[in-house]
Amino acid sequence: MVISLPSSPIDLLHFLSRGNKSFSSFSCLFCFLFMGRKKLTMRRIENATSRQVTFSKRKDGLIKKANELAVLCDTDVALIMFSPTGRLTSFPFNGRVEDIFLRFVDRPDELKGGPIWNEEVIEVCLPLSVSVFFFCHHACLWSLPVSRTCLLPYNTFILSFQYLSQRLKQLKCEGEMLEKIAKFAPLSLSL
Amino acid sequence: MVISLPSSPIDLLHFLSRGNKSFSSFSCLFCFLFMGRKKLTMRRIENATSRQVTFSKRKDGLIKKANELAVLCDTDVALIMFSPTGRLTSFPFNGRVEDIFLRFVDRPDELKGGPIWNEEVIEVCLPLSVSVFFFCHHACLWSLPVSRTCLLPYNTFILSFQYLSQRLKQLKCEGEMLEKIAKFAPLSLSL
DNA sequence: CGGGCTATCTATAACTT
DNA sequence: TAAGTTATAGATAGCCC
Repeated sequence: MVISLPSSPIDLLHFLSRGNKSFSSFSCLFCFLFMGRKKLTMRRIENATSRQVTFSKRKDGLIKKANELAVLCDTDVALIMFSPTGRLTSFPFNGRVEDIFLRFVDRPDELKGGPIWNEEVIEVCLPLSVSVFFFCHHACLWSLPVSRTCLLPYNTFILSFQYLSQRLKQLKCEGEMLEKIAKFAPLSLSL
Repeated sequence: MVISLPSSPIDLLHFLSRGNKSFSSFSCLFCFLFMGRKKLTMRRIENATSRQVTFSKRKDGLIKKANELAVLCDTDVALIMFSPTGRLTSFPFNGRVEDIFLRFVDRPDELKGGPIWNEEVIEVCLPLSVSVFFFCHHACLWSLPVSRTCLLPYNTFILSFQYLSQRLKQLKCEGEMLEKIAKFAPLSLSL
């Protein structure tokens, strides 16, 4: 077959995109160029090695994207990931995850489950000045005297609560203890 | 110019990639096809509208990526984002962010800043069974009796600490108070 | 097993409506 | 102005070493 060939890439493009029969149109060529290596189905990768490799690559990609979002849009983004083997990676890397998470838990509309105490409980606890934790869902707790979400695992909460109930009556030397605590506290409070 | 044109896309590709002078090689054509619309420089987008639009799109992309990572690699991934206008988006959407964050703060190697109390403080506080918070950085606190990171803002911490120091001596009716607290606690603890 | 390659797939900036 | 389109930039699966 001998035909007149366009003399520039632009002309070639026009030539192809006009749907020349020889190539069954530009889109055919395009399809050919972009025939897929393989598209992953969106489910757990069964092969452990592949899973780890994919995690490693995609983790980096995700961090890059998160960083770009934060920079371009001047926003707060936090990212926490656990590898298939349980290793932790977070973004940002310098500890600001806590700050951003704090903003997260600090949102009233994000306090899931609603309030689980009432006026009377607050009245009891506030003068007591003891931090009392209330369990909600599997890890999310509210604490008093602050109406704020705290995070403790269920076991720890139970332990704390039992401590509180079993030992509170032994508190006869609080003043002395407080002085000791204050000595180690990283703040110069006028106790 | 009249030349012999390849009769299939594959042949065309070979023809072009062999570096035919007329097109100054396949890569030239490729360059032409992929000439950039525009590449963003990685810094804050100054136009507020563009910034918001970009946030919106990239936020969705990031969530998609995070979800893919979680599904493909069977892992825990949490994501917290604040839009330029301060609106919150998180992933996963159902509250498991807290769980994953708990795993994050629960890692000893992630407790930044190092321990700020010693054996004596623990000895003092444990029998006291009061949750004592230690401030570190601007929002990250350690608490006792659990060696675990808790999150409270600075002001709240100061308030709690002052309460603790000023009022602890008034705790004469702990038993009664505890009973009241227990009555409202969402757990059936044998106090 | 981490780093590089590249064919291919995916996300998205600019544009359109 | 939000949703859809397209051209392009960017991410990554499979492979090699």
